[in-house]
Amino acid sequence: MTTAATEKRRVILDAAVRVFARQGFHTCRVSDIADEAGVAYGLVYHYFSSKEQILDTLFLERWDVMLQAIAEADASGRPPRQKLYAIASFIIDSYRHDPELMKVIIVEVTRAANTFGLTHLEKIRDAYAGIAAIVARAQDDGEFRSEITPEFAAQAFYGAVEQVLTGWIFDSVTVGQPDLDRAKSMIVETICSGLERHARTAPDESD
Amino acid sequence: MTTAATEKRRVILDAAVRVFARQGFHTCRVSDIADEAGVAYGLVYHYFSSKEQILDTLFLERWDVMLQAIAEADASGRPPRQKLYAIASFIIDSYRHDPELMKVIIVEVTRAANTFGLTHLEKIRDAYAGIAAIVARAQDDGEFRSEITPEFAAQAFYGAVEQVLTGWIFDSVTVGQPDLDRAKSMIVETICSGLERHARTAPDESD
DNA sequence: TGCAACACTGACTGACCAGTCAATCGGGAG
DNA sequence: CTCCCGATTGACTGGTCAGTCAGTGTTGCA
Repeated sequence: MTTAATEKRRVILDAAVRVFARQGFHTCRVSDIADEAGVAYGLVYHYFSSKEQILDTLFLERWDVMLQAIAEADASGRPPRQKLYAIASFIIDSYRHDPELMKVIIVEVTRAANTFGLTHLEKIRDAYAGIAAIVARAQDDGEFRSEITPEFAAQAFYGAVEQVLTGWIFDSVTVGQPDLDRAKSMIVETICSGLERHARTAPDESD
Repeated sequence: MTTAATEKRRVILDAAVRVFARQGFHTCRVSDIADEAGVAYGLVYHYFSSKEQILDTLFLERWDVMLQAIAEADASGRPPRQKLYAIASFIIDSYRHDPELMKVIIVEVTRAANTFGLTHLEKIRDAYAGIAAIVARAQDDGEFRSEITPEFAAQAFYGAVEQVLTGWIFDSVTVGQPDLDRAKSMIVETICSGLERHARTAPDESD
């Protein structure tokens, strides 16, 4: 079953990631994917019913893992700041592990919601909803203040993460592990400090 | 000179906004724009050298106004929170004034940076740089803490604004003035509280 | 050894569409 | 009234490409 046969499917998917990342979904040809994968043109249509379905598959594969990561973060009994850190970590580590795939997902699906993402709007909203749920619970527990709606907080958090990734994607600078770690901290630090109740006195005040 | 003749150019641009917003840049045909504008196909090429140049024009027209708004906010001697509020206000008011144009700019240019936005990457970066400058100055003045780099702060701020707009764009719910105002406050409140030094214990200061 | 059943090939087609261009219109100057 | 030139028209062309399909290789089972 999962022999050389089915693995061709994987080869095509991986080739598609590289081609989509390099040329963009709209600009590339199906023959580019076939060439990159080293298979005949027709084989692509043996495994996938259309060019779009390839992108579809790539997105769903990864997004479902992310939804799971969000759910796990929520389920863990840890403080909200750590939950959000886990999510930021997951997304940024996904980028480190496969920047091309993340580029495709962000540029061609998440942000290209017009043409393509409308199909996946539901899934994308699920992610926001998961993050919002974490915020809502933190508010109930009195750890986050309630002036900011959970839905908005989720958008701000996810927007910040995505914007940072987008910066890396297009600035075409190679980012190292320290950059990734620093980004995680700064995202969580900024957003969570913005969401937490300000009751606690500052660590320092004098200049 | 700015008579009926040159105004046809405007008519075509306005039609293009509607068509791009409805169908997307890649999916629409030049003939769709001509039809929407009520002019002959060929006239589009009398005023513009290509389909892309139309999008180009729309983006630059608006983006330059925004860069100016950012520069003005920076130049005003007001506290950083108010500067950022002015910028968030400008962007959100732009959306209220012409949602279709903002949709086109965000979806087809800013976020579609792969295919198209690379041309405008410089301009887009200018906006981040302007916001970062405001943050940097606030840090020098001791109003914002220095743990967060200005570049990151700018990304988080702009990312939050764009994500909120994107939500409106695709949720296809009509947003009223109160929603817009609430969004402005929440963006500035979240991000600025995250950036400010935590010295103050005050639970309230303005409504 | 034979024969399904499936993997794989790549030339071909039909549709689509950006951009061209030769022809017509219209209005102002002489 | 005539000439000129820019505005305007829309049929046409050349190229592109997603998806099809008829055929060839390969595997594994009886």
